[in-house]
This record gives sequence, structure tokens and C-alpha cells, in this order.
Amino acid sequence: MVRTRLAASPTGYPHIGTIYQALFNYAFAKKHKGRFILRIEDTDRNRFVEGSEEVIFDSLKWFGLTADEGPLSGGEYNPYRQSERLEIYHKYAAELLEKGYAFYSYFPKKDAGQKKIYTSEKNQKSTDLTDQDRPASLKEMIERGDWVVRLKVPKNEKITFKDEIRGEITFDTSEVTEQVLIKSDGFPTYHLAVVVDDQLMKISHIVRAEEWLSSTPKHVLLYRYFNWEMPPIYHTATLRNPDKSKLSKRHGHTSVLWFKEQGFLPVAILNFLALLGWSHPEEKEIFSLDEFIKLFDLKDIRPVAPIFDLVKLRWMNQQYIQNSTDEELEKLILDFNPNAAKLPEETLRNLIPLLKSRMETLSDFEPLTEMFFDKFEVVEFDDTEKSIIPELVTGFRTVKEWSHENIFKVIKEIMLHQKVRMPVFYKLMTGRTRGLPLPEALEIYSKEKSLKRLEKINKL
RNA sequence: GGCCCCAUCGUCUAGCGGCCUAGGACGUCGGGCUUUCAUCCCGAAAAUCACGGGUUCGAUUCCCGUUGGGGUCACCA
Repeated sequence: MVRTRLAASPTGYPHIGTIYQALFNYAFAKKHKGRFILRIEDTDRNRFVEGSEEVIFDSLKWFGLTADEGPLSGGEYNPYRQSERLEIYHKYAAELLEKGYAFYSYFPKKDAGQKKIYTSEKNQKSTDLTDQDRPASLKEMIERGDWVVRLKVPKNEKITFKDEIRGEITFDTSEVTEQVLIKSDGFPTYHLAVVVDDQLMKISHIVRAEEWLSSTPKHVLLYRYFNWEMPPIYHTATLRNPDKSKLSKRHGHTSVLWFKEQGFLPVAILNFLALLGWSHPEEKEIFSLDEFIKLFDLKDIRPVAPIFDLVKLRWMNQQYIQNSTDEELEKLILDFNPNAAKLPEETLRNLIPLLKSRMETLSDFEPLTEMFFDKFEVVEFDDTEKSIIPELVTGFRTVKEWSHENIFKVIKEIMLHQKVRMPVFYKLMTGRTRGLPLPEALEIYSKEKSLKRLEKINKL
């Protein structure tokens, strides 16, 4: 049975890269009628952000990538929150300790520095500082507060493992640090927790981001020490900023929240993400999640780190908006923009077809419909523009049936003999020079309001 | 800096030894449609397949090196 997992840490709003991982894991599990597991990796109490767990659940739900097992739905391998599995890690740490695959290490908290800067040729390596006064048990270690459990690393050995996307990769053990496995507060580090949980939760395929590649030897060692078999492992390329650095807040938008607030559709984002490192066999650009699940295979993922191109995402989002039914788009707009509900139902409904091909994101609704909220940009009109107003007023007054065809007739007539173009009318009526098709918009806007508008600007 | 990974148009990519004088998509530019803006349709420019060696009858495709980019080297994940 295929069982994949998403390891998410509750440190804030989910990163779009987390969704990228979720997509591959989800799709592969679904393709093989397997299960997709969500595990909350909350072993760092310093970085924990209140409420972010809920936001992870909500985000996955928003994308339609809900987990079959996880803290929310539970499952056979409860609990799915690492902070609730401490005894389990202690048990396995004790086993390592006992077998001599791990050791207590004195390491005062003040020395647990931040990331070092490696500019010199000196290759820093953490070592056991002292052998004296080792704690007798994990319990005692935690009480003392200045000791940790570290991984024992063999000397002068090559560790080779197979990354299913890149092939065999070899590290020398001199490159592998004696990683802390249990912190002084008794919490495990990622390295211990992930190996233990993947094993216990019977994860069949590990799909994770490339930044884990360098620490995989540690995990290989743990699998060996426990005498477990490591599942096939896939390291997907990391998403990048336009400057090619790892996708980060500093250079781009990473938060799922941002994409939501911008009015991107989850289906469009997923479609876009799917095309990063993978391609449709028929080179199709637009396809559904179901189609992706059917065609996707982990072995087809490419190792190249792609740049996250917002421009293409916008295009894709536009395509999805355009392909929505009127009802769907109406609901999307209503959900996205509470103001939309202030419009008469009929007005909104009539507006939808006009909006469809003009919206890239849902946030485009507002600028496109300003006039319907009686918001006009303050503009000045020149003499030719002003001179048209009276003619337009009389023209509009004569229109019996207020339809866009008739409205256009009036406009066209003036256009012909005054030698003006459409943008002039556009500017007069809306204050802008571009937007929805004018006659259609005015038809929805109503004759009364149109005349009122003209009256008003005539006084300017 | 050590180690590891990666390398086809600006970007996402197809290509898995001959079909490639390299295909598609976004973007860009030009044109058509037209009632502004879009949508839609057509067309163009855009990659000496990073560079240099091999292997081969034949390399974008295989191997090695160089260069460039990225990741990693925390009691963070």
C-alpha cells in the first residue's frame, strides 16, 4: 500500500513550497489508491506559532489536498503530532544509547549557537565536549538541562544511498556531523523524529524537498542502526526566486495566504505547481487535479530547481477564471470580495460574463466594477470631451429600450461625426480609459444612473 | 570555504544516440477581429542545447573535466 506524507511544521502560514510537496505526495498516493498522511512536526518550541496548525489544515483543505490521516482525522498510527509522541522518541533514543549508536553529550545551551558562517577553509564540526558525568538516563539528562543525545557517526566510511530522482549519492562520514537527536528539553530533532515516524507510520515513499539531501546520510545511519529498511526516497528540487535563490519571503511571495489574498484560485496554483519539474505527456498546460493524478508518476519529476514565475501563474489563473461557469465565478467573487454582495443580485449576475475575460485574479473585480459602487476616479475633461456631453445626454434620452445595441448606436453616431474614439466615452462615463465594454456596462448600470452621471460631470 | 545537487529560448519545459537546420507554453513584438480594455485567432523574434575534452559511423541525449548556479554544514525544520 502506498503511503505518503507531508511533514509540516507549525511555524506560520504554510509556504507555497509546502503545497508543492503536498501536491506530489497527495497525487502519488491517490494514483495508487493509497493514503496521504499529514504529520505535524512541532518539535521546535521556539519557532512554534500559535494557530498555525489550523492554518495548515485550512490551506490543505482550500487546495483540496486533505489528508487521509492526520491530527484532524486521526488514524491507525495516532498521534500525528510529534509533540505528542515524545515517549516514542525516547524509547528509540534509549535503544540507540544502549547499543552505542548514540551518546550523551555535554553541550551548554549558551553554546548552541546559531548557524555559523563558513567562509574560512576550516570545516567546523560539532564534537562531544566531555565524557564526564554522563547522565544515567534521558530523564536525568532532561533534568540537568545541559546535555543532549547525539548520533554516533562511524569514521572513514562512505555512505551511499539512492535518490530516486538523481541516482546514487555518496557522502563521506567525515561530512556527517554528530547530530543532536534529543535536545536538552527532551524534544527530538527532526532527524530522529522523521525516521522513527516514517517507519512507524509505514510510509512507503518519502518525497521531500532537496534541502534534506545533505542530511540524508544521518537518516541512512539511523535506519541502519535500527535495522530498518529505508523506503525509496525522492528529493524534489526547491522552488526558486527570480534571482535563483531558494524561494523566500525576502525575494518573493511564499505564503499561501498571500496567494489567497491576491485572488488566485487554488486549482490554478496547483496546475501551475504541477508544471514545475513535471510536464504533461501531451504538453498540455491546463489540466485538472484528477487528470494530474492519473498521469503523474514520481519517477518523472525532474531534478532541476525551477523559478517560480508569477507572470505565468497569472495567465493560468485567468484561464481558470475564464473557463468557470457564470455560477462558479459569481460564487468565487462573492467569497473573495464581501463588497460584491452589496450589488443587486441581478446586477452582479449580468456583470459576470463581462468580467470573465478581463480578470486575471479575483482582486481585479474591484477596479473593474468601480462605477457600480459609484466610485469614479477624479479626472479633468478637456473641451472636446466636454462638448460631447450634451449630445450624449440627448442621445441617451431618446433611447427607448435601454439595450447595449441602442446605447452603442448613440455612441457610434457621435463617434462618426465628432471624430472621437471610444476611450473618450469611456473616460466620461467611468473616469477611466479602459475596462468593461461600455454599452454593455451602461446597460447594466441603467439609463437613469447614466444620465445622472452625465449631468454631474456636465457641471464640472 | 568543505561536501552534495543541478545545467535546452528571458521563464516553465519536450527531448531519454540518428525523427532536431531543437518542439510546446508564458512573456515580448507584429497582424487579424473589434466598441476602450480584454478574450480569441494568425505570425515573428528568441536556445552555436554553458564551455572543453572524450566514447560512437553519429551526440542536446552517454562519460570526464571546467565554469556557472543552487543547497547544506543549528539543541530549525
